Amino acid sequence: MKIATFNINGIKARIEALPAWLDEATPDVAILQEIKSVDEAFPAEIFEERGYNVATHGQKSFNGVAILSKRPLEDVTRGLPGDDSDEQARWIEATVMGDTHPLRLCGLYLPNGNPAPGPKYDYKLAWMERLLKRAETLLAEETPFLMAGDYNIIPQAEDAAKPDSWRDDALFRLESRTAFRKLINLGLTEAFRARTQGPGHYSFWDYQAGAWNRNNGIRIDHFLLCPQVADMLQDCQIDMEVRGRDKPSDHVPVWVELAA
DNA sequence: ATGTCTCGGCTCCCGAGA
Repeated sequence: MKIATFNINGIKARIEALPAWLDEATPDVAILQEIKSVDEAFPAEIFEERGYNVATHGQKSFNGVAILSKRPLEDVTRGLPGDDSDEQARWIEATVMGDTHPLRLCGLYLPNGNPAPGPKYDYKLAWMERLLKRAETLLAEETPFLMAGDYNIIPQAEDAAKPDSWRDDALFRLESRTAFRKLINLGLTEAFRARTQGPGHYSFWDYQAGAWNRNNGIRIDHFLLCPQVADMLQDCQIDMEVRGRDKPSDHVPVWVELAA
């Protein structure tokens, strides 16, 4: 089963580029972030006619996550547990049947957190605490799961072309990386780094300052796999060439191939 | 390089967020 994550930066703006990539990459599941659309306005038909089931959790203007799946989506839940007052649409879960086991899919758009320090950064760290608790719960339930999306975290210096310029940024400051490391230390596997070592692998290039042409990128879109799913990992790749196409998102798709 | 893109208000530009 091929599962991709892709921050599309607006479904309306990506109404041609997203289907084009789906037709070519043919993932079984696409976990999307920043749909920037309310659920009623999401153009589900475009994906349904390609054989995808569609589950969205959107809001007006900002954020918003979705799951497209060729296998039926069951037990869809929306919103990250732990704060009923949180109105930002950043989390969606659904179950798909693998060849042998059910697989719980978690799609996330982790808060950016800038400027740091400040209230937006406090919200990011609090959100990551809730994410840690959700991962602990899923591990305790022993249901195979993965968590995929835009983590807005640069895990290590090698994941940025210019790490020094990110030193005090919410995506890279020590507290952010420590919170991400806590997740890993629960026993989760970061899929890309389980397969590929070394610098120069990025999933985001800013629209500004010719970042793409200078390859001034960062790697912030990740898959975290529970132990059972880590055992099924066959491949993990970044479709970086997508960034060079017409009307691109500032992120590119990252995908895993699972023996499931 | 002060370098871009997206969304929405109620639009013929601007602020906010990234």
